[in-house]
Amino acid sequence: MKLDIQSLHERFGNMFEIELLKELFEYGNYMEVEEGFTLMRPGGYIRTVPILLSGSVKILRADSEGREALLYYLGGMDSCAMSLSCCLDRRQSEITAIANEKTKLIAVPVDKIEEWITKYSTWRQFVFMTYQKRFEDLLGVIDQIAFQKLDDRLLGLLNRKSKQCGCSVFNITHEELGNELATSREVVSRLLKQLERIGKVRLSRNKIELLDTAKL
Amino acid sequence: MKLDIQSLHERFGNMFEIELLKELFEYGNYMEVEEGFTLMRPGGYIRTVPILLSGSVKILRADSEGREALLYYLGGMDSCAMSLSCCLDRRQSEITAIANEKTKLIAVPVDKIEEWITKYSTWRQFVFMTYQKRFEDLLGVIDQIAFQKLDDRLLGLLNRKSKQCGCSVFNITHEELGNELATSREVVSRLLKQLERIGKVRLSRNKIELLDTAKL
DNA sequence: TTGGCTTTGTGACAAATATCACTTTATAGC
DNA sequence: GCTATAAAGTGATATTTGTCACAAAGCCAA
Repeated sequence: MKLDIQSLHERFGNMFEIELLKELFEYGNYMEVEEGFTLMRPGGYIRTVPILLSGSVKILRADSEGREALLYYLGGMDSCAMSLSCCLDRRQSEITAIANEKTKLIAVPVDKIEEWITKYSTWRQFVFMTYQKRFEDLLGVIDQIAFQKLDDRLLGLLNRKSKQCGCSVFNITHEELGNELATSREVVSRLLKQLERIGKVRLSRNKIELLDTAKL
Repeated sequence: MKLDIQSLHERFGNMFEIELLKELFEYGNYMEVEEGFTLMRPGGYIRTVPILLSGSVKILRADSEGREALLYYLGGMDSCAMSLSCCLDRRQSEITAIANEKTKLIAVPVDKIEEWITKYSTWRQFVFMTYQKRFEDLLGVIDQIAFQKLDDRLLGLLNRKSKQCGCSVFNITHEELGNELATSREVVSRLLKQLERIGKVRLSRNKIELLDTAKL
């Protein structure tokens, strides 16, 4: 499948000027990836910055022992400040990026990123906005892990997921949740059971239903 | 005391062009603050972004119950991405900024920040660099609190302080360290005692000496 | 030197989280 | 319907961190 400039225009028309759209179309690399596809691994060099067209991507931080922690989701027309930051510095990736669902995106090469920053004020805006959004996300993560207990963090994560996908039922294992919260599967299982007992979720294999969404 | 453009030039001459320096001089508000001075409180509106000339400032995140966690230090010619972010969005501050020592800085008003971004490419560079630096700092904080245990975090904090001030002796109370690590005074006292027992620090009232600095 | 204040030390617990070693349950594929 | 495998449940126990209550030590100021 190929991208056409018409749909680019529909998506970004009131955000980017037509010249920028043309350049995006010309130099950006259109990709479609399936759920679970790994877009980025720590240590890999980054030469492009992704801009999402549809779907979502989760960005995780990993430590040296293989534990992980969720940083944020990309969705909508988001882009990733980590890649930006790494790109502009020509540094290696320090994060993992995994497609959360079937996702369409444009990969923009580094040199264009920089070129466009001086050339298009709307692009500059976009880059700033990206940094700000991600900055806030990271602050949110810090709030969570510094000040909240695991059960609240777990509930918070489920709520975020719910917002992210617009539904209240997820197909996800306790193992995976454990990863995103940088804890173990058993702990997640136990906490989920607690949450089920007090009526916040309903559990079944590979599936968690978030009740009580009113309290968002 | 007043700032003169000559010293501005000495400090930022190979970073900013002369026109920008003139504007900095004209519109920036020069300040000298003493150790402990609170530059910013959560909830306060931010209309200026600080650029440090000398000294250092620590940036803390606070939760609703008054607990705090250290985010990063500003020093050198640093600026604060939080203020940037808040400023450009006209949002309220979500952090605390406290002078770590006698500190000289220029407070730049919001509208100039934005104006200069389109006007001076060196300023743009500076703003980007600031975002990137702080972004990395936040990632570092996340690594620490997500993956490390308190004793390592404490040691890490002492090491950072050591780098920050260029010396290995600090005048600081356990209480304050507790704040920066978002834990209690007792816990810090105990961990410090442990560290003393294994020869990593030497303790006395209001003072901590970091030994073993070779292992940085 | 004598209080009075701040800082630090510490015992005794409580709570939260991590880890290990299993068992049980669900489900997909034969 | 079986069976292999992934996923989830759970008891026992260890470790880490938090809390409370109070004692001891250092320091300043009258």
